[in-house]
Formats: sequence, structure tokens, C-alpha cells
Amino acid sequence: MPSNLPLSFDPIDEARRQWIDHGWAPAADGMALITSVVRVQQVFMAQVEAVLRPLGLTFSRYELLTLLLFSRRGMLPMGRIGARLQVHAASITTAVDRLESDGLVQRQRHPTDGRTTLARITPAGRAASRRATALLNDQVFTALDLTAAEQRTLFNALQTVRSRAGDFVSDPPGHA
Amino acid sequence: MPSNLPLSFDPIDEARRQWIDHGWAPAADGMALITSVVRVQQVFMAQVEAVLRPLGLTFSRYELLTLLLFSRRGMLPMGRIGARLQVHAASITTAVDRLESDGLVQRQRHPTDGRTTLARITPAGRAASRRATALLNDQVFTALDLTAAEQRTLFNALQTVRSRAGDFVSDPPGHA
DNA sequence: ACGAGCTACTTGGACGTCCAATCATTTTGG
DNA sequence: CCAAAATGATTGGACGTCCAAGTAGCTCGT
Repeated sequence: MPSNLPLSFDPIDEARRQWIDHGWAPAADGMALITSVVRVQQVFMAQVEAVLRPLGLTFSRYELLTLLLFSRRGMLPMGRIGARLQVHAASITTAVDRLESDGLVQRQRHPTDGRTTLARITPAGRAASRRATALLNDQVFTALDLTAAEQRTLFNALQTVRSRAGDFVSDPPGHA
Repeated sequence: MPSNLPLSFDPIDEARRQWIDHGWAPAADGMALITSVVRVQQVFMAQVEAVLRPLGLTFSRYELLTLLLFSRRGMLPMGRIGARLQVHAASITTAVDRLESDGLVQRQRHPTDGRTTLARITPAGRAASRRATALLNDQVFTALDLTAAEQRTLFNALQTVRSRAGDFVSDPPGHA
């Protein structure tokens, strides 16, 4: 949170107004929506990283660690990690670099495919993931200042966007 | 877009399931919501930046440029830019650095307050902003693959989040 | 009117993201 | 069976974000 004082008006509503005034009304809602998503992501990330910082983790590293924790053998090929976390392969490489230097993960060659590298979570990594999850659950995920209904509405709408963006195929079991 | 193939399942629904299986059901929805926002932001940003890249702009620089374009005198103090765009002052400094070296913006001392620096948009900057807006309106903002109702639902839900996060005070005129 | 404190901006450092290029290995196809 | 194409990971470069620290310049209170 860039520690700015709150404005006395919604800056995104203001931008929307500008769009309409300039004759771009058809695009105003789309502009406002995208800008909103960008901003809300910043807000949420700031909350999450504030909790993780004392643990020496970032959200991406936390996500990677937890994905490994939940995997059957505690290890996954780098490529599959990227697919699940939906980030570029290069990001996985550097994230694993850091996690490895912190002793939370270990690289391991794939037994049969020489191209593939496996990332394996260490006992320290498991402990770190559990500790972080406990804090996040307690201080962020269950403390969102949104009603259950609001959360569902938002989640479902976002799922529609993700689905249409091609993140995954069909299978929209919704929420409950 | 990290060019990953689509998964055959929703990775966020999968994570939600894991949360519930591990006894963290109360936090599952919050976790899924935050993860969704992060992902949708990536999706939108990828679309936006794909359009802006050929113009030599990024979304942040575009936002800054357009904010100046819409300002009364075509110039604003760096600090006010940060407040409106809701990003850290340091980010404004580097953004203006780059815009300035591209000739789209010019720094200018404040006439009465020696601490303040003004960023002023140049004619080239105005042209760049207009060109970028035309492309974004056409290729992204009006092409979102969401119904008007879906956009409104999403926007309003996000506005609630922003408001409660203290981005701005009261004044929730909603949408229409 | 002068020093303390606040405000505005800049710098340097740590990370994260993506892209483009590169290297090694595995597959494939003629 | 070997060359060509595909795949997996890494590296280097460009940017963006934030934080923390540092430097001016303004304001205020005693």
C-alpha cells in the first residue's frame, strides 16, 4: 500500500466519466473494469505480502511451496509448476532458485527425461508453507471484509473471465 | 500470457478443494478469491500490454500519460499523479523518467513550491495517448467477452472492495 | 527567526513478470 | 539411423512495484 491518503472521490469512476465525456462511452465500462481489477489486485497483494514478509516469503514463492506440499510426492517438474501457477517458465526458474537457496526446496534431475528438472519440497519447506498458510488463513483469507455472498459473486464472475480467457477447459462446477 | 496450454480443470477450484480437505474450509473462499483476482489481473494486463507494446508504451506509462492529457493544464505534480494512480512515488519517478526520455512528458519546476516537480505532457505525448486509447478501446475495452451485466456485477463488487480498503471515502454513486 | 518536523522527490536494492535467445535432450521422420 | 524439429530449463535484458534511506525545501511553534 503506497501509503497515500484516501481520495475524496473514486479515481476510477472519475476516469470513467472522462471516457464518456470524450465520446468513448462504449469503452468506458471495459476500461473501468480492467483498471479496477488492477487496483484490487494491488490491494490484496499488499495485504498478503505484509503477512508473508516477516516469514521471508513472497506470494509467488508461497504458492509454489504450497503447490509442492500438496503434490503426491512433494515434487513436480518445473514445467508443470508453471502450468499450474500460470506463470512463465522463467519465473519458476528464479523462484526455485531463491527457495532453494533458502533451503525450502531442492532441485533434482528427472530419472528418465534428461531435459526435465524436478523441484522437491524439503522438511523446512513444508514447515514454512504450513506456518505461512496459518497466518494467511487467519489474517487475510478469513478477514476480507466482504460478506460470503459478495465473495461468491466476485469469485464466480472472475471464474467466468478466467474460463473465457482459456485458462482451463469447460468444467465450471461453479462454487459450491 | 505465458503461453501455457489450458488445463483440463480450474486450478483455483482445485486449490480450493485442497484447502477444504486440509480443514481450512473457512479460509477456502478467501484464498480462492484472492488467487482469482491475481490471475484475472494477469490475463487483462497481458491483453493490454500486447496492444501497447508496438507503441512503445506500458500500461502504467499509458495511465500516467492519459491522466496528464485529461488534466486542466496538461501538467500535475508528481505526488498528485501517484495519489490518482495509487502507486508508490518511486514508481512515478521512474515512469516519468522513461516518458521524459521518450519525449512524451517534460519535468518542470513548480513556480512557488521548490519541493514539487511538475510533469507536463508534450504534444508527442498527447498524440501517443490518443493513439493508444483508440487501440485499447477498440481491441480490449470493448472486446472483453463479457456481457454488460457481467461487467457491471464485477465492477460493482470490485468497487466495494476498493472502497472498504480505503482507496477513497464514501461517495459510492455506483455505476450508472 | 530559527530549529524541528513535515513534505516532495529521488536513489538504490530486492523481487516479480515477461520476452527472446540459448543449450541440452528427446522425439520424429525420412 | 541420423538429421530436423520439438521440448524443458536457464540466462540476460527490460520494466514495474515496493521499501528504506537520503536530500531539499517549506512550515510552524516557541
